[in-house]
Amino acid sequence: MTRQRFFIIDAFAHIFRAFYAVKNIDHNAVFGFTMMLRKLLASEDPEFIAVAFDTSAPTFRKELYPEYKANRDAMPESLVPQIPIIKELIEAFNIPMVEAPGFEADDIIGTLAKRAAEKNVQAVIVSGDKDMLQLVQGDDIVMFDSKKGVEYLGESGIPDFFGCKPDQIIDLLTIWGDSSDNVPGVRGVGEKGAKKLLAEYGNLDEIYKNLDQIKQKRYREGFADARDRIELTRTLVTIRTDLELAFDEDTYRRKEPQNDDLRALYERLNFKTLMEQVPITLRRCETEYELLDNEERLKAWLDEIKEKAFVVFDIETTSLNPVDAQLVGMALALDADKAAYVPLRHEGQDPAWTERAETMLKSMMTDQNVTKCAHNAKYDISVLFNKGWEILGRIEDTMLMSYLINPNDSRHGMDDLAEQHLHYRTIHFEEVAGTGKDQVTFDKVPLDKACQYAAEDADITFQLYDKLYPQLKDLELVSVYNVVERPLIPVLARMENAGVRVNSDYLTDMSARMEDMIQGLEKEIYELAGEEFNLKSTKQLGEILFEKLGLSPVKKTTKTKSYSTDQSVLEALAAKGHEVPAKMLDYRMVTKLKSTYVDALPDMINATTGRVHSSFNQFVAATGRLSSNNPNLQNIPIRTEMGRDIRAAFIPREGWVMVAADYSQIELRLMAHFSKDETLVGAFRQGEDIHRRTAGEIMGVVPDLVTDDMRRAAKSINFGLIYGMGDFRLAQELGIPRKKAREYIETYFEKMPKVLSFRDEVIAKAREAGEVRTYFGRHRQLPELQSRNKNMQNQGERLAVNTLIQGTAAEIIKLAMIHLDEALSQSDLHASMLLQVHDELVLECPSEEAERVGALLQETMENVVHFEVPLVAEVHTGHNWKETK
DNA sequence: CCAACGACGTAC
DNA sequence: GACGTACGTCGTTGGT
Repeated sequence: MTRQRFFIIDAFAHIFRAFYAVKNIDHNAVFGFTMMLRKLLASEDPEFIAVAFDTSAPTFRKELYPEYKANRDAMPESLVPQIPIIKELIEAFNIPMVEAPGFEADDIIGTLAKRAAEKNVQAVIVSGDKDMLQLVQGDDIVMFDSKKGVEYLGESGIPDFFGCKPDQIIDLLTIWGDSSDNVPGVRGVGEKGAKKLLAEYGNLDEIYKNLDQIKQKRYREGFADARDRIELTRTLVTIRTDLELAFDEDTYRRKEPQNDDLRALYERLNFKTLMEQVPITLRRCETEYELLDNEERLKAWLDEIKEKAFVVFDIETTSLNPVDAQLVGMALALDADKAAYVPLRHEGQDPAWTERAETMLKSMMTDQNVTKCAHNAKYDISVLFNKGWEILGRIEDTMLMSYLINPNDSRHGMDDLAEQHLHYRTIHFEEVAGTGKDQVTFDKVPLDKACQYAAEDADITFQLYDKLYPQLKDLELVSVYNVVERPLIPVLARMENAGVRVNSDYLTDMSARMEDMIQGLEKEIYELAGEEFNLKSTKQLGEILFEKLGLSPVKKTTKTKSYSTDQSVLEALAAKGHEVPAKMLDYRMVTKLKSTYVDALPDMINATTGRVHSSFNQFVAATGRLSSNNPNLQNIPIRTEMGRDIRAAFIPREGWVMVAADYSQIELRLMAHFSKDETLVGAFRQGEDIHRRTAGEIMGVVPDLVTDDMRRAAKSINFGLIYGMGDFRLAQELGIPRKKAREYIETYFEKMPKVLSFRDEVIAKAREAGEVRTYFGRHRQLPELQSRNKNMQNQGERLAVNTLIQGTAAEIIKLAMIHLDEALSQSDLHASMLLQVHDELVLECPSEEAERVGALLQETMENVVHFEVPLVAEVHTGHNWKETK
């Protein structure tokens, strides 16, 4: 086993180095010092450690020699306030700091090193100062330059620096003097001379004894001249090793950092990346929660809930999928650390109890006057809706709060939030239910474990509510929470529960036909390529195309720098008449449609309901859009004929029809509203074809003379506008020279100047606030605008504009959904909302209601808000989704 | 053997 | 480097 090591760090040497090395940030020396320290701790993992500081008190050297260090400049102004922070930092790292008034850090280091070596601990001096080499002693005391990393400097390395033996260093330094410390040496004797004389005579005393033998007059005179002060110089350059300092193992043993203090410090200093790397000391559950397994205790709780008109709840079930989930139990919380669990269907429970307890819980959950709070309430109420419980009263959701507070974050799960906000490690589901093959459903979990797990979740949800709601208020997000997001929860729950009917036979038939096409294409491509390969491997395809067939590569992939074979590349190659890329385009389309949709959808049909129940996620998109998964029903094909046919597989229930409506050009209309540009506003008010009108403006012709190509170009510009497209991309898209694309964009802004000034204003405001706000008050932080990287900043600018437009459009359709849900429930209609695809709502209803539902749908969508330009929703009815166009 | 990642492609 | 928001499939890679 190697010896234990004691790292002694020269504080100011590293502070100055950090100060000059790190640029462009506040607290640069603190940052640089922190990085050095972290690196050292991580890579060297020392057993003992200390940081040595100089003090401002006059040192014995100054007393002996008033000119000592008199030539030093004052500490740079911006460094001065960083020193106490660095001391705080070292304290947070739990590393002892050593000061010795009257002495310098070097003397502390010298003394501690010697003491440690005496106790058979290797002393490692962390410093770049070569003067320190006088302290080096065999393997007992070595030097370590943190800048160079792992390089140790022991006795054997010394000749490389000084060209002399270790015990000659002090005399060598004496002869040289130290100009940076204002210590005079022997005048006229330089590096070469000093080394030569020491090699010849052994040490300084011998040199003086034999002074008259020295041939060079210059040297003789120099030494004679320095004779009176040479001892003083020797004292000044000699590092002391005799301070009253002991090497005490307990004092200098490395300890765990005070991570909470470190975090607080990093937070204060805005060291974000460092902060993320500090492990949080997490609290664990210490509360014993109440098991409510008899009527009296349950009643006592329900009475208190009724009185407070508030409860946090969390249900436990047998499945993450609400359609399949059986209610196993319900946890309740009324205060921090005050939570309980009601077991309902654990194995072996009395069905009579289940019924009595459910009746009591249902009456509470359907009580209009009780506010209910849950984490991801959509799941809980979906399950309860499926049991026929009409959940009433206000519903709060801590997951929703977290999302609104930081929509850029992807982690809003309770376990994550508990760690983040409460420094608390929750019992994870896997810990009570097992993992992988061994995982059991919650009804098999023993009651005591189930109680602690479930009640803790309710408890934590309560504590998160306490923490997050005030933040929601401070950030002025309560309005968007109450008006848009919170009321949407039950709407989405109903939509997911409804699901959509899918014609499985139709897809099976389609799949077989596609398989034939794929086989044919495969064969053709193999023949053209002269060999068989995996057509689905971009790597293999790239090698075939660009190595074997010798086609010239168009571009490389971003990360792996391999040949790109994406659609645009294949199209470019196909346009030159190459057959393999042309066939590959067909192959790609058919296999994509088949594997992603045609084959996947029938597998997603729920066995119980016979329908597909996609999730509509409210917490994913940073702009406020919904997202859909399992399956994603928001990217069902429409653009190609073959793709569009897939939509015919989505059918209404027997005797019903599909009714769908989509907003026409909602994002461009928002652009018109926000910018108030007369041309854009006018065009929408007149009900003109917006792309035709734009083309007319840009190309300078009357709308009637706009060709299809001109309209296509204008359409690209209109969409690009919303995304912040540049001339490069537009040129690529339209196949025109970049210069021409640039002209188009310039003319666009000349003709519609207010669109440009709107853009500039949004960006300026976002830069000022560090975030962008949508019409209904949702925010999105834009750290990109703070970046020193120009590309990042440009991206931040695009995000600002796009988030305002896309986010507001998302809010409008969310409101339409809320209003429609309300209107339908107030009516005698039987329609249900099935899908939302960003600007489109799809419903099903009995055939005879189609007209009324369509009218209600249109009316609702068009009147969510009244803006500068009308919102237009186009309604279509059909026997399947494909027909609703 | 599986998880993470990259490339690609579908939607608005 | 150049256009925003998502999700799913497949192949590859790299660690267990």
